[in-house]
Order: sequence, then C-alpha cells, then structure tokens
Amino acid sequence: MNMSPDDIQVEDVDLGDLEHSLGFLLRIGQVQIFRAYFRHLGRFDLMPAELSILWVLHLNPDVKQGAVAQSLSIKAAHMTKLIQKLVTGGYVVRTVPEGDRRSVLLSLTDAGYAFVAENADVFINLHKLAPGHLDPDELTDLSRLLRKYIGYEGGAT
Amino acid sequence: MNMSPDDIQVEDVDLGDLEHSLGFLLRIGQVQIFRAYFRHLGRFDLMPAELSILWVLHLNPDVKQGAVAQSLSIKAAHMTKLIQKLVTGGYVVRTVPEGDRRSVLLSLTDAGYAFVAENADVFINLHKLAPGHLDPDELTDLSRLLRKYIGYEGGAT
DNA sequence: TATTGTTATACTCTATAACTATA
DNA sequence: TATAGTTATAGAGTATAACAATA
Repeated sequence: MNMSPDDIQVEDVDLGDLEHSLGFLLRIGQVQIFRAYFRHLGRFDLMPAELSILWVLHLNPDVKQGAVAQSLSIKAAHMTKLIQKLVTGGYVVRTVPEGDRRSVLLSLTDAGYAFVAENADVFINLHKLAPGHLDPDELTDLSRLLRKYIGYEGGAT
Repeated sequence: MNMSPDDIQVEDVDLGDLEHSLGFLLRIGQVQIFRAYFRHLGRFDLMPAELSILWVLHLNPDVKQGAVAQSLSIKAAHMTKLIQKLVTGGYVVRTVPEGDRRSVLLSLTDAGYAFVAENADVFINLHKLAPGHLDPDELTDLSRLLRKYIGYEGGAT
C-alpha cells in the first residue's frame, strides 16, 4: 500500500465547525508560516520574534526596550532574554539615556543593519514564499481583514 | 498625566510593513483569541488544545489517538500527555481495540459529552465574542481566506 | 510611591530520540 | 522491519511575582 506517513487516515477525522473557528485556523496558519520561516531563514540562529525585533530597530533607532516589547506583544521578562541574545550575537547595542536612567534604548550595530538589509524582505514577505494557495489579491484581502480584526485600523492596503 | 500602562508610547513605534506581514498578524490574532478564551472558558482547567480534542472526540467516537493528533497538528509525544490529563480529569476513556493492539481508541465519558454540550458553542465561536472589529460577513470572508490559505479547500462557507 | 528593566520560577507547546509492544 | 504509542529531555514562549535602580 505504501501510504506516506502524512495521510494515514486523517480524512476519517471530522473536525466539524472547528474548521471554521478562527482560533484553530490562526493556529494552523502559524504552524505553516513557521515552517516557511525555518525553510528560508532557519540557517541563522534567530527565531521569528528576534528577527521582528531587528526589523523594528532598523525602523526606530534608539527606541525604548519596553516600547518595542509592547508593540510586538512580547512580555518584558522575555524581552530581556531576547535582547541579551541579540547583544551577544552582535546585532544590537543597549544605551542608558541621560534623561531617564531606568530605561534602556536599543539600536542596531552595523552587523545588525547589514543582516536586516539582506534578509528583511524574505522575512516580511514569507507568506508569498509559503505554499499558500492564495493569489495576490486574496493575500491583500486576508491581510486587511486580519488587521481590522485585531484592531489595527491603520490604512487601506 | 495618568497614562494607563497600556499606551505608554506605543504609537511612537513604527512597525512598517511588519504590520502587513501574515506571520505577525496571525500571531497577534492568536494572542487576542487566547485572551478571549481565558476570559470565557478560563475557569475550567483546560487549555484550548485540550478542548479541541474533546470537540473532535464528540464528533468521532472511538477514533485512533494518532489520527486525532494529526488532524489537530499535535505532536504524538505531546498528545500522550494531553490524553493522560483528560483521562485523569474524567473526560476521556482509552480503549485498546482487538484488531490492532498497538493502537488506542479514544472516546468521551458522559462527563466529557456533557462538558462539550455545554461549552462547545462558546469555544467554536470565540471569535464572535472577542473584541473583534469585523461584521459577520467579514468574519466569514476571513475564515474562508484562512482556510484556503492553509489548504483546507473544503467548502464555500 | 511608581516605573523600567531584571531575575527566577512554572507551565504550555514543540522537537527529537530512544524505548515498548505489537504487527 | 515497520507502526502506535510512551518516556525523557531540551528549547521556545508565556505568565507571574519579587527585586534593584531610578524617578
């Protein structure tokens, strides 16, 4: 018979309305995007969250650590560990500003900027490389609906 | 001044095209759905993954453990722990079938069925209770696009 | 007193490999 | 030999609280 290990008897399992449940669909979508991430950017020792921090720093030099954490929905305690890794890796530098010596400002090293310049486009547009089954217009719609759903009423496109 | 701890200086952080990146939007969407889950169903000691297993079992009595795991993208090793917890909690029973004594069939106890009957609707339709900013038609579109994106070409609605 | 970031702990989920018992 | 499930371990992510330094 020689069935591939991927189609054992899955069709036998009825998911019912779970298949229409946003929570479930978001999770499966994320699993697939993660696979695409590791296929295209897995050779670096950086997780998606870390790459998104580098991206934000390249757009916002000398931004407060807490502001980055909050804008990316990363908890403060976790952020500390991520930044330590990025500093150790030579991508990020920390500065304590004169104005408020409790806080920490983050910015990219030259290596950090070079890394972003080289890999940001693949990272930001992973969904176009993923095995997605949507045409460009549908991708735009999906992105817009998701933005609206989560309350990023930002713009049109 | 009295700023709430939630709007520190977030508007100062420019996310650029990350805001249009599907990976990022899926993650933020999941964070929000999780919050809705714990608001509405957090009083039970069950995680979303566990509730989705109960849901699948109520639709597929005596289904193989591995088939459930695969249909929900749960790894086998993790599935073992989840099922142990659900058995301990009195929601699920395991049966070793005569035909293939390596495998395990899962089904719900009466308490499991009662739990699903009472809470499944809230679980499956969490996105309607979440602070979502979409009207019903947009929610349907979003669900359809996500299903198509992940390759669940199933049906129209 | 309140805020920024750090440390420490615990739990969920994922990934992997080694193991058992069956087939 | 291959398959179904288990056990064990490690890493990533999240949640929480206690803490130090600063405001």
